Amino acid sequence: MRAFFIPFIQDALRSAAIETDKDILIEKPTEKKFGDFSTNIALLLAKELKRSPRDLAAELIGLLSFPAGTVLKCDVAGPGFINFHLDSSFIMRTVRDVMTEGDAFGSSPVGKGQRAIVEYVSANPTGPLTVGRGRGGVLGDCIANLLDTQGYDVQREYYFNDAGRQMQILAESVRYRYLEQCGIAVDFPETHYQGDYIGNIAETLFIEHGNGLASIDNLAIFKETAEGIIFDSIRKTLARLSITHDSFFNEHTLYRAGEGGISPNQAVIEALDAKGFISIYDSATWFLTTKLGQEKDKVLIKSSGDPSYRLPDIAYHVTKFNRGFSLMVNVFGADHIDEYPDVNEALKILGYDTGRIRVAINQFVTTTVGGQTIKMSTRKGNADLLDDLIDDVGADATRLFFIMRSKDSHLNFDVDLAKKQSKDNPVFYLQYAHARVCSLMRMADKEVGFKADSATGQALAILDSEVEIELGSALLDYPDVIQSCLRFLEPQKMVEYLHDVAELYHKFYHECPILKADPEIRTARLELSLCVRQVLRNGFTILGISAPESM
RNA sequence: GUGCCCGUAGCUCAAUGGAUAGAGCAUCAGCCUUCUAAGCUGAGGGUUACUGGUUCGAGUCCAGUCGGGCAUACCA
Repeated sequence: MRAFFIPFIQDALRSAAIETDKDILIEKPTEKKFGDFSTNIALLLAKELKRSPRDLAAELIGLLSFPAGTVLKCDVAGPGFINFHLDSSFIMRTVRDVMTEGDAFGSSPVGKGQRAIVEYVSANPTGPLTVGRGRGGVLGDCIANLLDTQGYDVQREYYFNDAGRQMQILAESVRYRYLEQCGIAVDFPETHYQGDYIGNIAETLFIEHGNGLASIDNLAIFKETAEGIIFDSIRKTLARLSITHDSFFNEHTLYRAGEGGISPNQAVIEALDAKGFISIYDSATWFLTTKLGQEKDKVLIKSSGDPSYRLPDIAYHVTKFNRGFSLMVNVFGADHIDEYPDVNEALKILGYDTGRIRVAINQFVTTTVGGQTIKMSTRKGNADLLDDLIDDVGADATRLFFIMRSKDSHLNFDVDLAKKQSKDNPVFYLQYAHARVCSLMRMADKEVGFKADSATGQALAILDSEVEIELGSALLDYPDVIQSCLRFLEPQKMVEYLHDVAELYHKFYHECPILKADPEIRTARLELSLCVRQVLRNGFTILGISAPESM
């Protein structure tokens, strides 16, 4: 609906011979008396034009010409806002778009023909997924869903490394537990993985091989078995949250020679070297970030000859450019915050357009159980497992809790609260509104023969009560909310919005008789209910939560 | 020490530089012979951590102070 105003305001600005590159901001005023929408454009332009904002607003209003039956009146208010009062039947006529566009309501073709990659989760297969990982997983999945609606060809990718030091430690950990199974006393190092799952993997090996592996020094079978089992568990856990990936990118492929006989890692070194940003000293290969004003250079190849994580990270991003993505979204946790700037600098030096990369960093999750905060560490094995959480509170609540807070805020996941399968759980409030419409439709079919499938939305325009207009207007905000979520990479705004829609629907349901109303009104109210259901469904699809037909 | 995030109602958190800072939970008072009460209506609750600055206007931007989290690896 906001987009409706833009061309008319642009026309008025042209008529007034005003040129500006300022964004025309359309807002919903906080108070009803200020109209349905407002713009602050006169306030923004007043200074550079050296004019009084109120005069400017008045002049623009004089030049605005909206089609008949849309905007009832415009006024100047406060310091120079222009407030628009809409014809309520215009709002309700437009609500019909929800019905005609259906699942596509809120979609736009802006990303058509463009490929986007969203990288998320990207946990190395060293252990089961923790609660903390879940947040980034759900965030990434929602962002990918949002991009889907905008016509992008979206690829969901999981980047992992199964060849690093941590995997070595994992393999050793399994071996120690396996030796214990064989009845051999071992001194299990504190530095190794303590979790129960290690013992379970060892047991699997013991069942299959008996003592047969006890004297093998090669860790390969321990590593491979562990990786297989753990990756399987990670995928299963993600699947429970409806998180799936189109591709799993193994970091190790960047070490292997490709076309031209050199590895992607080596290609990065050579390209940076050609730009004068590589130096070898202290037996290591360094990225000369001090030339960029940083305090220290960064190691790309360790003195052992192995690349540090930075080098493959850079090479990995080069592959994203080479694979033809025009938009790259990286989702990761706050602990990786220092990793991105170096990658970004390297890519810039190599001539890539880093403006195509957007980074969504989510802050940590702390879990409280019984009022006690649990600190997470995969290594110590005391982490909250994502699977356990899903067992406790269900997939829908898990997803919603992860994204109902801004990614920039620390998330305090109160497991006791989320465990309550009661009205305290915010997911129920949203789903209940959906179930309520479904129930109403069943009743409407039975009582008055109303068929949801053949509803046209033509009756909507006769609705004129305050709550109906407010509800209709809220439904029309949905496309704007998607845009807002994408601008900030913040699906949390969708949760808030859907809450508002549900609240208005409950209020409408309470205030307005539907099945008992006169036939014409009844049809209109049923149609409005259908539109509410459609918007809720579309929103739930983005959030990845289910839309129950009854509760 | 330095960089990033945060500090808003009793608690958990919202709020593109806009008009009287909003929700949920908790507390209190109402509403089911009527389409799902997992709902609705109302009340109380605030010096937006603090001090300055920028401007028509600051919770939001800038500087500083205090407090919390995360990073500051030849781990990923």
